[in-house]
Amino acid sequence: MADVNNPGLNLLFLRDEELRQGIELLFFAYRDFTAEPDAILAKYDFGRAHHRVIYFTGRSPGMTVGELLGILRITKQSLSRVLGQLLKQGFIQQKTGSRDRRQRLLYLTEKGAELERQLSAEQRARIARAYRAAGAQAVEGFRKVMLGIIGREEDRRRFASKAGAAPGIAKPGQGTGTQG
Amino acid sequence: MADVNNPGLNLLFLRDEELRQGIELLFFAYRDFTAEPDAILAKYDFGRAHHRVIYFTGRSPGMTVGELLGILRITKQSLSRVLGQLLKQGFIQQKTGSRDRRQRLLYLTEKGAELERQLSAEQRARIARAYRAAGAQAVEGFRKVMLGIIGREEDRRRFASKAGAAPGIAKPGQGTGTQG
DNA sequence: TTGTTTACGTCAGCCATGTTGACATTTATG
DNA sequence: CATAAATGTCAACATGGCTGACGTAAACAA
Repeated sequence: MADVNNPGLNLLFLRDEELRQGIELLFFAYRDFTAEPDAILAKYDFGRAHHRVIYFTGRSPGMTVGELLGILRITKQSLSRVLGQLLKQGFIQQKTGSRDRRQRLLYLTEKGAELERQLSAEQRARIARAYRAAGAQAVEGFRKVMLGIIGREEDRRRFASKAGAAPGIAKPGQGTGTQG
Repeated sequence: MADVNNPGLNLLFLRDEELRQGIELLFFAYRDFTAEPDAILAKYDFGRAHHRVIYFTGRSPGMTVGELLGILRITKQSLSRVLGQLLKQGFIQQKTGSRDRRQRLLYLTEKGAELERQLSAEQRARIARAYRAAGAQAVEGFRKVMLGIIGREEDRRRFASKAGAAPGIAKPGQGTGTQG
Protein backbone atom coordinates (compact mmCIF):
# COMPACT_ATOMS: atom_id res chain seq x y z
CA MET A 1 0.00 0.00 0.00
CA ALA A 2 0.91 3.59 0.28
CA ASP A 3 3.16 3.01 3.27
CA VAL A 4 5.44 0.82 1.27
CA ASN A 5 6.04 3.62 -1.14
CA ASN A 6 6.69 6.11 1.57
CA PRO A 7 10.22 5.75 2.87
CA GLY A 8 9.68 8.40 5.54
CA LEU A 9 7.18 6.29 7.39
CA ASN A 10 9.36 3.23 7.40
CA LEU A 11 12.00 5.02 9.35
CA LEU A 12 9.60 5.21 12.21
CA PHE A 13 8.94 1.48 12.13
CA LEU A 14 5.24 2.10 12.10
CA ARG A 15 4.54 -0.89 10.04
CA ASP A 16 1.13 -1.79 8.90
CA GLU A 17 1.09 -4.83 11.15
CA GLU A 18 1.86 -2.77 14.20
CA LEU A 19 -0.80 -0.21 13.43
CA ARG A 20 -3.41 -2.85 12.77
CA GLN A 21 -2.62 -4.48 16.05
CA GLY A 22 -3.28 -1.12 17.63
CA ILE A 23 -6.65 -0.94 15.95
CA GLU A 24 -7.50 -4.41 17.17
CA LEU A 25 -6.31 -3.80 20.70
CA LEU A 26 -8.81 -0.99 20.91
CA PHE A 27 -11.58 -3.12 19.49
CA PHE A 28 -11.04 -6.12 21.76
CA ALA A 29 -10.31 -4.12 24.88
CA TYR A 30 -13.40 -2.00 24.47
CA ARG A 31 -15.53 -5.00 23.68
CA ASP A 32 -14.48 -6.77 26.85
CA PHE A 33 -14.44 -3.61 28.90
CA THR A 34 -18.15 -3.06 28.34
CA ALA A 35 -19.32 -6.65 28.62
CA GLU A 36 -19.54 -7.01 32.40
CA PRO A 37 -21.42 -3.79 33.17
CA ASP A 38 -23.86 -4.65 30.41
CA ALA A 39 -24.82 -7.79 32.28
CA ILE A 40 -25.53 -5.87 35.50
CA LEU A 41 -27.45 -3.20 33.66
CA ALA A 42 -29.73 -5.75 32.09
CA LYS A 43 -31.11 -6.59 35.54
CA TYR A 44 -32.35 -3.01 35.85
CA ASP A 45 -33.60 -2.92 32.26
CA PHE A 46 -30.91 -0.40 31.53
CA GLY A 47 -28.39 -0.27 28.75
CA ARG A 48 -24.98 1.12 28.03
CA ALA A 49 -26.40 4.57 27.53
CA HIS A 50 -27.70 4.61 31.09
CA HIS A 51 -24.32 3.53 32.31
CA ARG A 52 -22.58 6.42 30.65
CA VAL A 53 -24.97 8.95 32.13
CA ILE A 54 -24.62 7.44 35.58
CA TYR A 55 -20.88 7.23 35.31
CA PHE A 56 -20.23 10.79 34.25
CA THR A 57 -22.79 12.20 36.63
CA GLY A 58 -21.04 10.42 39.46
CA ARG A 59 -17.72 11.61 38.21
CA SER A 60 -18.69 15.27 38.01
CA PRO A 61 -21.60 15.98 40.32
CA GLY A 62 -23.36 19.22 39.49
CA MET A 63 -22.60 18.93 35.81
CA THR A 64 -25.08 20.60 33.48
CA VAL A 65 -27.07 18.77 30.85
CA GLY A 66 -25.16 20.62 28.17
CA GLU A 67 -21.82 19.56 29.54
CA LEU A 68 -22.93 15.96 29.61
CA LEU A 69 -24.07 16.22 26.01
CA GLY A 70 -20.65 17.55 25.13
CA ILE A 71 -18.97 14.54 26.67
CA LEU A 72 -21.23 11.92 25.22
CA ARG A 73 -21.52 13.59 21.84
CA ILE A 74 -25.08 12.55 21.29
CA THR A 75 -28.19 14.65 20.72
CA LYS A 76 -30.33 15.97 23.53
CA GLN A 77 -33.19 13.83 22.25
CA SER A 78 -31.12 10.70 22.65
CA LEU A 79 -29.97 11.74 26.09
CA SER A 80 -33.47 12.73 27.09
CA ARG A 81 -34.72 9.20 26.72
CA VAL A 82 -32.29 7.61 29.14
CA LEU A 83 -31.98 10.60 31.43
CA GLY A 84 -35.75 10.74 31.77
CA GLN A 85 -35.85 7.14 32.89
CA LEU A 86 -33.06 7.65 35.38
CA LEU A 87 -34.80 10.69 36.84
CA LYS A 88 -38.19 9.04 37.06
CA GLN A 89 -36.75 5.97 38.72
CA GLY A 90 -34.77 8.00 41.18
CA PHE A 91 -31.20 7.24 40.17
CA ILE A 92 -30.44 10.83 39.29
CA GLN A 93 -31.81 14.12 40.49
CA GLN A 94 -31.67 17.57 39.00
CA LYS A 95 -31.23 20.90 40.76
CA THR A 96 -31.81 24.26 39.18
CA GLY A 97 -28.54 26.10 38.75
CA SER A 98 -28.14 29.02 41.14
CA ARG A 99 -25.82 31.03 38.94
CA ASP A 100 -27.91 30.35 35.83
CA ARG A 101 -31.39 29.20 36.59
CA ARG A 102 -31.87 27.76 33.10
CA GLN A 103 -29.40 25.06 33.87
CA ARG A 104 -30.31 21.70 35.36
CA LEU A 105 -27.46 20.39 37.44
CA LEU A 106 -27.16 16.63 37.63
CA TYR A 107 -26.50 14.59 40.75
CA LEU A 108 -26.67 10.94 41.62
CA THR A 109 -29.13 10.02 44.33
CA GLU A 110 -27.94 7.55 46.95
CA LYS A 111 -29.63 4.84 44.92
CA GLY A 112 -27.83 6.06 41.82
CA ALA A 113 -24.52 6.23 43.60
CA GLU A 114 -24.87 2.65 44.67
CA LEU A 115 -25.53 1.46 41.15
CA GLU A 116 -22.62 3.55 39.95
CA ARG A 117 -20.30 1.88 42.44
CA GLN A 118 -21.51 -1.52 41.43
CA LEU A 119 -20.98 -0.84 37.75
CA SER A 120 -17.67 0.90 37.91
CA ALA A 121 -16.34 -1.61 40.41
CA GLU A 122 -16.20 -4.17 37.64
CA GLN A 123 -14.41 -1.82 35.32
CA ARG A 124 -12.04 -0.50 37.95
CA ALA A 125 -11.15 -4.04 38.87
CA ARG A 126 -10.40 -4.85 35.26
CA ILE A 127 -8.23 -1.77 34.85
CA ALA A 128 -6.52 -2.44 38.17
CA ARG A 129 -5.64 -5.97 37.13
CA ALA A 130 -4.24 -4.75 33.84
CA TYR A 131 -2.26 -1.94 35.48
CA ARG A 132 -0.88 -4.24 38.14
CA ALA A 133 0.18 -6.84 35.63
CA ALA A 134 1.75 -4.31 33.31
CA GLY A 135 3.61 -2.17 35.82
CA ALA A 136 3.81 1.55 36.48
CA GLN A 137 5.97 2.37 33.52
CA ALA A 138 3.65 0.58 31.13
CA VAL A 139 0.74 2.49 32.61
CA GLU A 140 2.50 5.73 31.82
CA GLY A 141 2.95 4.59 28.24
CA PHE A 142 -0.65 3.53 28.03
CA ARG A 143 -1.77 6.97 29.14
CA LYS A 144 0.47 8.69 26.61
CA VAL A 145 -0.77 6.65 23.69
CA MET A 146 -4.42 6.91 24.67
CA LEU A 147 -4.12 10.66 25.03
CA GLY A 148 -2.66 10.75 21.55
CA ILE A 149 -5.66 8.91 20.21
CA ILE A 150 -8.13 11.30 21.77
CA GLY A 151 -8.87 13.98 19.25
CA ARG A 152 -9.66 17.13 21.16
CA GLU A 153 -7.42 19.03 23.49
CA GLU A 154 -10.59 19.93 25.37
CA ASP A 155 -11.08 16.27 26.20
CA ARG A 156 -7.44 15.61 26.95
CA ARG A 157 -7.41 18.34 29.58
CA ARG A 158 -9.49 16.14 31.82
CA PHE A 159 -6.45 13.91 32.20
CA ALA A 160 -4.02 16.61 33.17
CA SER A 161 -1.72 15.09 35.74
CA LYS A 162 -3.60 15.33 38.97
CA ALA A 163 -1.04 12.69 39.60
CA GLY A 164 1.63 15.31 39.41
CA ALA A 165 3.62 13.30 41.91
CA ALA A 166 1.86 10.26 40.70
CA PRO A 167 4.76 7.85 40.56
CA GLY A 168 3.98 6.17 43.83
CA ILE A 169 1.44 3.98 42.23
CA ALA A 170 0.62 0.36 42.12
CA LYS A 171 3.59 -1.78 41.44
CA PRO A 172 3.29 -5.22 40.07
CA GLY A 173 2.80 -7.76 42.75
CA GLN A 174 1.37 -5.81 45.63
CA GLY A 175 -1.13 -3.13 44.73
CA THR A 176 -3.33 -1.63 47.39
CA GLY A 177 -5.80 -4.37 46.92
CA THR A 178 -8.43 -2.69 49.01
CA GLN A 179 -10.10 -0.89 46.20
CA GLY A 180 -13.12 -2.73 44.91
CA MET B 1 -17.27 13.86 49.37
CA ALA B 2 -16.60 11.25 51.94
CA ASP B 3 -12.98 10.84 50.83
CA VAL B 4 -12.06 14.27 52.01
CA ASN B 5 -13.18 13.51 55.54
CA ASN B 6 -11.40 10.26 55.70
CA PRO B 7 -7.75 10.65 56.53
CA GLY B 8 -5.54 7.82 55.49
CA LEU B 9 -7.45 7.30 52.30
CA ASN B 10 -5.04 9.39 50.28
CA LEU B 11 -3.37 6.48 48.63
CA LEU B 12 -6.70 4.98 47.80
CA PHE B 13 -7.98 8.24 46.45
CA LEU B 14 -5.08 8.50 44.08
CA ARG B 15 -5.61 4.98 43.01
CA ASP B 16 -9.32 5.41 42.43
CA GLU B 17 -8.63 8.56 40.46
CA GLU B 18 -6.12 6.69 38.38
CA LEU B 19 -8.47 3.83 37.66
CA ARG B 20 -11.27 6.15 36.70
CA GLN B 21 -8.96 7.96 34.36
CA GLY B 22 -8.26 4.60 32.80
CA ILE B 23 -11.97 4.01 32.31
CA GLU B 24 -12.35 7.40 30.72
CA LEU B 25 -9.33 7.04 28.48
CA LEU B 26 -10.97 3.98 27.01
CA PHE B 27 -14.27 5.76 26.55
CA PHE B 28 -12.87 8.86 24.88
CA ALA B 29 -10.31 7.05 22.79
CA TYR B 30 -12.85 4.62 21.46
CA ARG B 31 -15.38 7.35 20.82
CA ASP B 32 -12.91 9.33 18.73
CA PHE B 33 -11.41 6.26 17.16
CA THR B 34 -14.72 5.31 15.57
CA ALA B 35 -15.90 8.77 14.58
CA GLU B 36 -14.00 9.23 11.32
CA PRO B 37 -14.78 5.87 9.73
CA ASP B 38 -18.43 6.36 10.64
CA ALA B 39 -18.51 9.44 8.46
CA ILE B 40 -17.10 7.60 5.46
CA LEU B 41 -19.41 4.66 5.98
CA ALA B 42 -22.44 6.92 5.94
CA LYS B 43 -21.74 7.73 2.29
CA TYR B 44 -22.19 4.06 1.45
CA ASP B 45 -25.22 3.71 3.70
CA PHE B 46 -23.15 1.45 5.89
CA GLY B 47 -22.60 1.49 9.62
CA ARG B 48 -20.05 0.41 12.15
CA ALA B 49 -21.14 -3.19 11.86
CA HIS B 50 -20.23 -3.23 8.19
CA HIS B 51 -16.89 -1.74 9.03
CA ARG B 52 -16.08 -4.50 11.47
CA VAL B 53 -16.93 -7.20 8.97
CA ILE B 54 -14.88 -5.54 6.28
CA TYR B 55 -11.97 -4.95 8.59
CA PHE B 56 -11.66 -8.46 9.93
CA THR B 57 -12.26 -10.05 6.56
CA GLY B 58 -9.45 -7.97 5.16
CA ARG B 59 -7.27 -8.86 8.08
CA SER B 60 -7.78 -12.60 7.80
CA PRO B 61 -8.82 -13.53 4.30
CA GLY B 62 -10.38 -16.96 4.10
CA MET B 63 -11.84 -16.73 7.55
CA THR B 64 -15.01 -18.73 8.13
CA VAL B 65 -18.32 -17.23 9.15
CA GLY B 66 -18.06 -18.97 12.49
CA GLU B 67 -14.65 -17.50 13.21
CA LEU B 68 -15.91 -14.05 12.42
CA LEU B 69 -18.84 -14.56 14.77
CA GLY B 70 -16.38 -15.55 17.47
CA ILE B 71 -14.46 -12.33 17.05
CA LEU B 72 -17.42 -10.01 16.89
CA ARG B 73 -19.37 -11.82 19.58
CA ILE B 74 -22.71 -11.16 18.01
CA THR B 75 -25.35 -13.60 16.81
CA LYS B 76 -25.37 -15.06 13.35
CA GLN B 77 -28.66 -13.29 12.72
CA SER B 78 -27.10 -9.92 13.41
CA LEU B 79 -24.13 -10.72 11.26
CA SER B 80 -26.33 -12.05 8.51
CA ARG B 81 -27.95 -8.71 7.96
CA VAL B 82 -24.79 -6.76 7.31
CA LEU B 83 -22.91 -9.60 5.67
CA GLY B 84 -25.80 -10.12 3.28
CA GLN B 85 -25.65 -6.50 2.21
CA LEU B 86 -21.91 -6.62 1.72
CA LEU B 87 -22.20 -9.76 -0.39
CA LYS B 88 -25.04 -8.47 -2.51
CA GLN B 89 -23.26 -5.21 -3.15
CA GLY B 90 -20.03 -6.93 -4.04
CA PHE B 91 -17.74 -5.84 -1.22
CA ILE B 92 -17.22 -9.37 0.03
CA GLN B 93 -17.30 -12.73 -1.64
CA GLN B 94 -17.63 -16.19 -0.24
CA LYS B 95 -15.92 -19.36 -1.35
CA THR B 96 -16.89 -22.82 -0.30
CA GLY B 97 -14.27 -24.33 1.93
CA SER B 98 -12.25 -27.07 0.27
CA ARG B 99 -11.43 -28.94 3.45
CA ASP B 100 -14.96 -28.58 4.81
CA ARG B 101 -17.51 -27.74 2.20
CA ARG B 102 -20.02 -26.55 4.77
CA GLN B 103 -17.86 -23.55 5.47
CA ARG B 104 -18.15 -20.27 3.63
CA LEU B 105 -14.78 -18.60 3.52
CA LEU B 106 -14.83 -14.84 3.42
CA TYR B 107 -12.77 -12.64 1.14
CA LEU B 108 -12.81 -8.99 0.22
CA THR B 109 -13.41 -8.24 -3.43
CA GLU B 110 -11.25 -5.56 -5.00
CA LYS B 111 -14.06 -3.12 -4.34
CA GLY B 112 -14.18 -4.27 -0.73
CA ALA B 113 -10.44 -4.03 -0.35
CA GLU B 114 -10.53 -0.47 -1.54
CA LEU B 115 -13.15 0.51 0.98
CA GLU B 116 -11.20 -1.30 3.66
CA ARG B 117 -8.10 0.68 2.84
CA GLN B 118 -10.01 3.90 2.90
CA LEU B 119 -11.56 3.14 6.27
CA SER B 120 -8.54 1.77 8.04
CA ALA B 121 -6.33 4.49 6.62
CA GLU B 122 -8.02 6.94 8.95
CA GLN B 123 -7.59 4.72 11.92
CA ARG B 124 -4.04 3.73 11.09
CA ALA B 125 -3.15 7.38 10.73
CA ARG B 126 -4.64 8.13 14.12
CA ILE B 127 -2.75 5.29 15.75
CA ALA B 128 0.43 6.24 13.94
CA ARG B 129 0.21 9.80 15.20
CA ALA B 130 -0.35 8.64 18.74
CA TYR B 131 2.47 6.09 18.60
CA ARG B 132 4.87 8.58 17.10
CA ALA B 133 4.06 11.22 19.67
CA ALA B 134 4.32 8.79 22.57
CA GLY B 135 7.47 6.95 21.60
CA ALA B 136 8.39 3.31 21.29
CA GLN B 137 8.58 2.61 24.98
CA ALA B 138 5.15 4.07 25.59
CA VAL B 139 3.78 1.92 22.80
CA GLU B 140 5.14 -1.14 24.53
CA GLY B 141 3.37 -0.08 27.72
CA PHE B 142 0.19 0.59 25.83
CA ARG B 143 0.26 -2.91 24.40
CA LYS B 144 0.86 -4.47 27.79
CA VAL B 145 -2.02 -2.68 29.45
CA MET B 146 -4.43 -3.28 26.60
CA LEU B 147 -3.59 -6.97 26.59
CA GLY B 148 -4.33 -7.02 30.30
CA ILE B 149 -7.74 -5.54 29.66
CA ILE B 150 -8.63 -8.14 27.07
CA GLY B 151 -10.37 -10.97 28.83
CA ARG B 152 -9.61 -14.11 26.91
CA GLU B 153 -6.28 -15.70 26.27
CA GLU B 154 -7.74 -16.86 22.98
CA ASP B 155 -8.06 -13.24 21.89
CA ARG B 156 -4.71 -12.19 23.30
CA ARG B 157 -2.93 -14.81 21.21
CA ARG B 158 -3.62 -12.76 18.13
CA PHE B 159 -1.13 -10.21 19.46
CA ALA B 160 1.70 -12.61 20.09
CA SER B 161 4.91 -10.72 19.49
CA LYS B 162 5.49 -10.43 15.83
CA ALA B 163 7.86 -7.75 16.99
CA GLY B 164 10.70 -8.54 14.66
CA ALA B 165 8.62 -10.07 11.95
CA ALA B 166 8.72 -9.02 8.37
CA PRO B 167 5.94 -6.90 7.00
CA GLY B 168 3.09 -8.30 5.02
CA ILE B 169 2.06 -11.11 7.28
CA ALA B 170 -1.31 -12.56 6.54
CA LYS B 171 -2.81 -15.06 8.87
CA PRO B 172 -5.20 -17.18 6.92
CA GLY B 173 -7.36 -18.87 9.47
CA GLN B 174 -6.79 -22.34 8.12
CA GLY B 175 -8.49 -23.46 4.96
CA THR B 176 -6.76 -22.59 1.79
CA GLY B 177 -10.10 -22.12 0.19
CA THR B 178 -9.09 -22.64 -3.35
CA GLN B 179 -12.59 -23.61 -4.22
CA GLY B 180 -14.69 -21.38 -6.45
C1' DT C 1 -38.28 47.33 28.12
C1' DT C 2 -38.21 44.50 24.41
C1' DG C 3 -36.37 41.30 21.39
C1' DT C 4 -33.07 37.58 20.77
C1' DT C 5 -30.45 33.88 22.26
C1' DT C 6 -29.49 30.11 25.29
C1' DA C 7 -30.52 25.88 28.05
C1' DC C 8 -33.47 22.53 28.33
C1' DG C 9 -37.58 19.64 27.43
C1' DT C 10 -40.69 16.97 24.44
C1' DC C 11 -43.33 14.76 20.65
C1' DA C 12 -42.99 12.01 16.60
C1' DG C 13 -40.88 9.16 13.44
C1' DC C 14 -36.91 6.81 11.20
C1' DC C 15 -32.81 3.78 11.07
C1' DA C 16 -29.00 0.63 12.53
C1' DT C 17 -27.92 -3.10 14.99
C1' DG C 18 -28.31 -5.92 18.75
C1' DT C 19 -31.45 -9.89 20.75
C1' DT C 20 -34.40 -14.66 20.88
C1' DG C 21 -36.72 -18.45 18.78
C1' DA C 22 -37.85 -21.55 15.16
C1' DC C 23 -36.75 -24.00 11.18
C1' DA C 24 -34.20 -25.51 6.54
C1' DT C 25 -30.15 -27.10 3.92
C1' DT C 26 -25.89 -29.07 3.10
C1' DT C 27 -22.09 -31.62 4.56
C1' DA C 28 -19.20 -34.11 7.87
C1' DT C 29 -18.69 -37.82 10.94
C1' DG C 30 -19.30 -41.78 14.15
C1' DC D 1 -27.57 -44.36 8.42
C1' DA D 2 -28.28 -41.17 12.17
C1' DT D 3 -26.72 -37.24 14.16
C1' DA D 4 -24.19 -33.12 14.64
C1' DA D 5 -22.15 -29.03 12.71
C1' DA D 6 -21.89 -24.77 9.67
C1' DT D 7 -24.62 -21.77 7.67
C1' DG D 8 -28.77 -19.34 6.14
C1' DT D 9 -33.31 -17.31 6.84
C1' DC D 10 -37.84 -15.58 8.65
C1' DA D 11 -40.10 -13.01 12.18
C1' DA D 12 -40.55 -10.18 16.10
C1' DC D 13 -38.70 -7.18 19.39
C1' DA D 14 -35.51 -3.68 22.12
C1' DT D 15 -32.03 -0.18 22.41
C1' DG D 16 -30.23 3.87 21.29
C1' DG D 17 -28.60 6.65 17.77
C1' DC D 18 -30.69 10.36 14.37
C1' DT D 19 -33.64 14.56 12.30
C1' DG D 20 -37.25 17.95 12.55
C1' DA D 21 -40.45 20.77 14.85
C1' DC D 22 -42.02 23.20 18.58
C1' DG D 23 -42.38 25.10 23.58
C1' DT D 24 -40.83 27.47 27.90
C1' DA D 25 -38.07 29.91 31.02
C1' DA D 26 -34.21 32.59 31.87
C1' DA D 27 -30.33 35.38 30.45
C1' DC D 28 -28.65 39.04 27.80
C1' DA D 29 -28.14 42.79 24.57
C1' DA D 30 -29.91 46.80 22.18
